[in-house]
Amino acid sequence: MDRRQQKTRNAIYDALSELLKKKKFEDLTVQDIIDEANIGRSTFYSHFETKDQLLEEMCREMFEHVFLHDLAPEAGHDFSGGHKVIAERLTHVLYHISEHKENISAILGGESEQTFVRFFREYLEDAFDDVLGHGNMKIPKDFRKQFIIGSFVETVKWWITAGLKLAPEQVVEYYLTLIGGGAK
Amino acid sequence: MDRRQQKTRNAIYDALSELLKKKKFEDLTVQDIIDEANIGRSTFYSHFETKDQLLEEMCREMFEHVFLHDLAPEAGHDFSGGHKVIAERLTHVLYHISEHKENISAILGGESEQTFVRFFREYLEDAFDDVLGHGNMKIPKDFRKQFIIGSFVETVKWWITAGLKLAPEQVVEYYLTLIGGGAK
DNA sequence: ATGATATCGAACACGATGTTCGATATTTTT
DNA sequence: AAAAATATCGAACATCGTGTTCGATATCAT
Repeated sequence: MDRRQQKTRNAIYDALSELLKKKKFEDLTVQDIIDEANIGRSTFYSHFETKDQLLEEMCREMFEHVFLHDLAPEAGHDFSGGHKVIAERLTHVLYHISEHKENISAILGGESEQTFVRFFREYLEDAFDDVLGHGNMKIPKDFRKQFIIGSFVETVKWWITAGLKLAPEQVVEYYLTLIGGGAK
Repeated sequence: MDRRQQKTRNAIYDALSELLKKKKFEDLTVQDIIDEANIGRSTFYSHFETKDQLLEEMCREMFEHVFLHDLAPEAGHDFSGGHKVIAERLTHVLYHISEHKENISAILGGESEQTFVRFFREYLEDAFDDVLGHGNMKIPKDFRKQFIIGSFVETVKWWITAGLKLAPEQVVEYYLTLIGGGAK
């Protein structure tokens, strides 16, 4: 990739990151980003079709980083073993997420939260796949899935919004405790 | 209230309801609503400041209807008693919600979902207040609260998106089962 | 060195928003 | 029934953000 493109891309990402400290994403204009990034107008549009696409790509990059090494479930685990693996995996995810806390905190609370959550759920689906087999079979699988994933997203939102004061291990324990009764 | 205002207001609500069958809320323009409602442009703006305010007021009206008669918890209940009351109350809520399924289905899935959910949570806070005292005290109350409410919202979203095929009693049972382990 | 490609940025067309205001219609009050 | 109050109408307008275009300029790859 051309160095110029790489520079521009970084400038845009940095600008967005910086601006998110002051304003909600939905209140930013493309012009704001252009000015902060110090690039030409048409340059921005040669990289991203819209402001929202920029946000999506930023989210995708974040989650690709967060989930990169934590997806593959270890084979041959029974019920309790699987349970432990899941705890470790979720803890990993939280640790990675905390590395992006600046951006994520800024995104949560506003309307762009929806974009963030959409990606988060998408990536979580894989991570939870192997836990679902063990559930309460009287309850529809797609409901259990939505419940488990949705609850985890809620948990993370709470954790981040409250300022990431708890240790990831603690948060995961809370989560597994509350979810433990019916979903395991 | 002046009859003319009442008429206009209804025309706007009906127009929105009608248009939501064809388009997502965020894709509607004020002009669309004006045309469908067959009113003058300035008339719309004399009733609502923005399109979003219209959606908010519509949500408020819906939830005021949904929650109107189901809020007051019956006094003097112990643990299990309180649990039963909550089930009945939630079932009630679901029945009321299904009366608005047309509009709600249209709102869910798009960006306007966030507005809907925000109101829903707000109204649910009161409904869940008396259940929270019984929870696992090792887990922060605000987390348990967000978890319980968030899970119920997820449940309702799942129920509606899947086409309201299950009976409200059934849905509540599923919900209480999944949540039962840690939150009761 | 040279051809390819990225950036610049002013200018433009477009669409939606929200306001204004005088004319008209309807309702409420007396 | 007349008068006063108030709501609606709708064309016109100012504003703002978007996304595109294009020729000039700068940077990169080979």
